[in-house]
Amino acid sequence: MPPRERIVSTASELFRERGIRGIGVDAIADAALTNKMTLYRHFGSKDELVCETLRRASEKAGAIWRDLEAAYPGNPRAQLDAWVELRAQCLNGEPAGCDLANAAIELKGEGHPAHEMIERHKAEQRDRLAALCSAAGAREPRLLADTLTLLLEGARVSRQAMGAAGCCGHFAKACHAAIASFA
Amino acid sequence: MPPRERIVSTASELFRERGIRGIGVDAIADAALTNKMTLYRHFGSKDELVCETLRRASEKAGAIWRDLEAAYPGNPRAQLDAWVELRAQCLNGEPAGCDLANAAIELKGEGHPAHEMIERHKAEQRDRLAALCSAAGAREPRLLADTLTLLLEGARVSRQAMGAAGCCGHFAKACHAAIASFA
DNA sequence: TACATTTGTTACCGATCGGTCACATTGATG
DNA sequence: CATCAATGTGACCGATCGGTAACAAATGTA
Repeated sequence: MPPRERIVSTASELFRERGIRGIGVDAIADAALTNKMTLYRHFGSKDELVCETLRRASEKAGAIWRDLEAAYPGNPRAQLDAWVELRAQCLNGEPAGCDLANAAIELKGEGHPAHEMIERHKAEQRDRLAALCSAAGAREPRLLADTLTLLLEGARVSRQAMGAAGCCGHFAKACHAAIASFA
Repeated sequence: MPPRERIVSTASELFRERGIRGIGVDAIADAALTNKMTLYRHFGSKDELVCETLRRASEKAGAIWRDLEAAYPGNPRAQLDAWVELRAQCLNGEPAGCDLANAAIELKGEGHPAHEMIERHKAEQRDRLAALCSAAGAREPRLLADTLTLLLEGARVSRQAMGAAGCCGHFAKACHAAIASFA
């Protein structure tokens, strides 16, 4: 694994565990079994490294739509239910929530270059979910998509603020109830 | 206004605007029209100051329940609707979201003393809302309360990640739909 | 007026931050 | 073997971080 890959994947982990502002470039380079100089030769600044980690997180999150289509081809209704289950699984497996949303909160008020990417990513996820709701025949697809988005986003932040025993445990039930009421 | 009050209110604003880790004690004391020495005489550390600002934020958030009871005494159903409207108003007026939840995200992984208070505050809000849903005669009050909590938490974080034009604009509609389906 | 408490001022501390320098070392390719 | 690009090393930079010491000024109160 080349140093560049090690740096960005290590940085992703550390940002997730300690926060972007909670970890320094020295510690990142150290944990990536390399040094600060090599880090700065690949990424001109810490901000660039942050953007790269978020870009990868966004890409990985985008894979869910391909997986859903592959699992239930041409069956948007089943894909919508699978979306809920898949997101509920992620909630348990990734207690740190959404890296993009967390970054938006952590980097507020400094015009960080990541903000544009975060906004674009969130808008894309929103649109994709709305398209899926529409294809699934929901009465008000955009309202249902936004409802599900709010539930997901709320579950991710609630897990960080209240722990696994918090209200995020009702995420899947709340989603299914919302989907049912919009059928 | 005594220096202590100025410090804590100024710190609240600055933490909200730039993030807890994004502002230093020097800048806080400066903006509060005092100095660092006075700040440290009232608060032994920055962490203590952070805890105090969050304690006040939690107190202020607790006032909503008294307001709701005062506005619609003995009418929990009306209080529930008013809760939605009041929270929707806050969404527009406070684009920085929930200080407590933001702090939980920003201070992750360092065992910060604020974490306990955050968890307690969130659990209390959740329980109060559940009690209101129960009094309003909802079929599954805890599930409805958690649904509304997820919607609110999601709307607050979405506003920071996607802006006012994001899916937080559907918060009130989503809440009313949820309440109706649990009637 | 005399006293005690609270503030303000200034300089300072060690640590860490993001970022850069010159130079040594490695590794692959011709 | 020679070359050249990529990596490693360690010292270093100015700035800022949270936090403190010593002393002066203000404030209220008896």
